[in-house]
Amino acid sequence: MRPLYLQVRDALAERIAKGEWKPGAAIANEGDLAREFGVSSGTMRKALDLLEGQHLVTRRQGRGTFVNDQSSEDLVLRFTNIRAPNGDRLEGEVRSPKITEGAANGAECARLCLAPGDKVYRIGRIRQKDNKPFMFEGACLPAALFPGLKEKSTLTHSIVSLAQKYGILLGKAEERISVGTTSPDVAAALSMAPGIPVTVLDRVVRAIDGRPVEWRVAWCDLADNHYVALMA
Amino acid sequence: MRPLYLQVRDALAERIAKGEWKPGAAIANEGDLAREFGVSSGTMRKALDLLEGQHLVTRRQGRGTFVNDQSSEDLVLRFTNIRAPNGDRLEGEVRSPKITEGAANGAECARLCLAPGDKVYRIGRIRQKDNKPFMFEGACLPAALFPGLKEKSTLTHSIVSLAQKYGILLGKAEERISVGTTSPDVAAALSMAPGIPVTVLDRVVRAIDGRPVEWRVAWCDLADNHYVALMA
DNA sequence: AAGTGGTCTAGACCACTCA
DNA sequence: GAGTGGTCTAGACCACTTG
Repeated sequence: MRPLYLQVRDALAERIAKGEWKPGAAIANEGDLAREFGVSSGTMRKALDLLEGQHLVTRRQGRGTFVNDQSSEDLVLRFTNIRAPNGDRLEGEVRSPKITEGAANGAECARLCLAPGDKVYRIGRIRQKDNKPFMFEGACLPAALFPGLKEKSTLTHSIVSLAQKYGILLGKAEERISVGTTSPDVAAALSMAPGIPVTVLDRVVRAIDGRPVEWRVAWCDLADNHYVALMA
Repeated sequence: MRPLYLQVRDALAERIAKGEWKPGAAIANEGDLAREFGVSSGTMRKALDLLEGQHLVTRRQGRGTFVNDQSSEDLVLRFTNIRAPNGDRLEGEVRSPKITEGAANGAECARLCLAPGDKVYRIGRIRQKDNKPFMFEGACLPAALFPGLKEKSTLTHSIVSLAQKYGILLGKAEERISVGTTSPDVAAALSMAPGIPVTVLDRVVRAIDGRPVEWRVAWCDLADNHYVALMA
C-alpha cells in the first residue's frame, strides 16, 4: 500500500495543477484539510511539507499556507544557472523566437522518452542582454503535453511558467555542460566567427513524476558570464 | 529557544564527527536513543531524518541506522561533477601533487572567510585518466582546520575523506563555471598549447555549519568529458 | 484575542530483515 | 519470532501574525 501522506500529497498537487487552487491563494488550514481528507493532522502536515519541498506551496507561521505562483521571479529563474558578472541570474531578453511542429527525431525520442512518430514543438530563440546576444537556444517539447502551443500567442519563454499554464507541475532538471564549436547558425546568432569554442548546455526538465517535459540545448559565450551549480 | 530536534541532531552529528561512532557502525535504535536523550521518539526520528539528509547516516527498514563512511565511493564523488563520455563520474588518478603552507592572500581570505594573516595549505595536483591529464587543480584549505596536514603522509586527494579524518562534517558546495585560457603552467600540466580556451571550475566546499572548508580552482579540458549539474 | 503553522508527545500498528 | 525503521494517530502546547 502506498503511504497515506503520499496519496494526500498527490491529491493536493492535482488540485494545484488543475488550477482548482489559484496561484497566490491561501488554502485551508492543516486541521480542516486533515478532516476533509480523513487523515490525522500529522499525516496532512507531512504531505504539506513535501509540497513545500516541491516549490508548490509556501507556509508561513501565523499566516497560513499559500499556493506558489510559478511565474514569480524566484521560481522562473530556478533553472537559469547562467549568471551575470554581478552574480545575478541572467535571463536576458528574447529575440527572434521561432516555433515549429514536427515528428520527433531519434535523439528527441531518446531524451524525451517519446515513441517514434510522436509530435514535438521546436522553439529557437536568442537571448541577449543590453542588445548583446549571449545565448542561442533550441528547445524541444512533447506536443502531447502542450496542445495548441504553436497557435497560441501566449508564448512565454520560460518553461516554468509555460508548464503552469498547461497544468504541468515541474520537478527536477539535469544539465550537461560541454564545449563545442560555433556552427554557422550559432555563430551568426551570437555575432561570433564560426568554429570558435562555445559552452554547450544540454538540459532536460522533468515533471514531478519524472516524465521529461523539455529538452533544451543552448550555445553560449561564457566570456562575460558564468554558470553556477549547487551541490547538496 | 532552538527546536529540540535540531539540538538532538547536532548532538548526534558531533558524536559522528568526533569518531565516537565509527563509520559503518550501527547506532542504537530510535527508541533507545530517544530515552537516552529524554525526548519522544517522534523528535528523535526527526533528528535522524535530518542526519540522513546530510549524508551522515543511512537507515534501513528492518535493519537499523548506520553511520556513513564518507570515504565510500558514492560520498567521495559527491562533489565530482565531471563525467566521462559513458556518464560515470570521473575522479581520475592524481599525478605530481604538491603541498605548501603560507599566509592567505586577499582572494583566499575572501573566499574562505579568513582573517588577514591566517595560514592556509595550498595543494596543486594534476588528474589524469589512462595517462592522459584532463584537469589541473589548485586547492586552498584553512590550516586551522587541518592541523599538520603538510607533514602527514596520509594525504588523500578527496576533500570528503580528508574532512572525515579531521572530524569535519561537510555540507553544501557551490561551483562557478567559466571559460579561461591556458596559462603556461596549466598548458604544461595538460599538455596543451598556452592561450587555448579551457573550462574553469571554481568551487567552495562548506562544512555543515556553512564555514568554507576548501576553495578549489580547476582548469580542465572538456573536449572528451562533460560536466553534470542537477537542479531540484 | 483569534487563528495560523511549528514543535513535541506517547503511544499503536505495519513492513521489512534476519537468525 | 524478535528487532528494526516506517507510518499514522490524536492530541497539547508554543511562536508568530493579524485584526
